[in-house]
Amino acid sequence: MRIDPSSGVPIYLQIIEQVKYQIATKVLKPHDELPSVRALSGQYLINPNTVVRAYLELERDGVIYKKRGMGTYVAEKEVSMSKEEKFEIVRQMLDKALVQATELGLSPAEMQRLFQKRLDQFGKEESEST
Amino acid sequence: MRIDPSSGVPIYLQIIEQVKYQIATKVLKPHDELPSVRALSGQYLINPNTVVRAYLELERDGVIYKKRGMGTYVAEKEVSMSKEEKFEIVRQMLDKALVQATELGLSPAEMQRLFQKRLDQFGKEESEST
DNA sequence: ATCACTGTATCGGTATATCGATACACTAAC
DNA sequence: GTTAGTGTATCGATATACCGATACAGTGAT
Repeated sequence: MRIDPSSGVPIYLQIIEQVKYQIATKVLKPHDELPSVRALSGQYLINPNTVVRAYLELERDGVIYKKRGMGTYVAEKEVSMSKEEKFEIVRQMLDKALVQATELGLSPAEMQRLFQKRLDQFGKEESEST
Repeated sequence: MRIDPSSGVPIYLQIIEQVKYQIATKVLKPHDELPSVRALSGQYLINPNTVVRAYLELERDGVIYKKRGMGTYVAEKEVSMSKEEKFEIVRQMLDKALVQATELGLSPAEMQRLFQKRLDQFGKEESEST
């Protein structure tokens, strides 16, 4: 995990994004154990509370689950939401990216290529580190 | 323009997004005039300062330009940034959307379709209202 | 019971985000 | 120069975002 307290982005958000990213790219799989609150806070010299906050939000989102005294684990995700609702969420995020891309003067073809490249990264198991 | 002060998202951000979106989708073209500070603040019963703030950020980004006593206009965008830097920005935003989509359990094929649909919207002139 | 590890709860401090009230200054038309 | 429209500047109130110090509580091995 890469956390940079001086990056401007809130630390707890960085943790959340990292975890989500690792799950999405299959680096972390359901029921895998996450670093403990103290382990993370110690490793990056941040406050335990900050880690707690990140884990709390992730739990609220159903991304992870916790067992007191035991540890924190990756959840087996199943979202209770209609397909249409899911689409709407992703649609908005894609739009944001497209607005930005247009603003930067990228051509539709370039956007297309970029998207394709990233999508491929998500499809395959990223076990390049294994 | 659709502004909702009670939506949770900061008003000035909504304004910024709306303007950017309208430019990206060609509803607003370079040198078009934007609503005046008072017009916007009056229409949605928000503080002039809030509009000012939005316009200020848009100007900083080079999206619009202002003439004192005259009005506010859409800029002729040219971004001084390398292709690689531009790609990196968009890449990160696409990744965010893809992480979210994966989290929601969407299949790569679905992501693909969704993206294609949105990209098409940006390509063509959205003069459906004209 | 003790230990060493988990997550939890409560408190507080500081910065900043967000929005508003109000007065100022420029520009063009008359 | 007055008017009616632009954007500008200054000040302040309030909420909350973010992070930290510290003590509490559950779990399993010894």
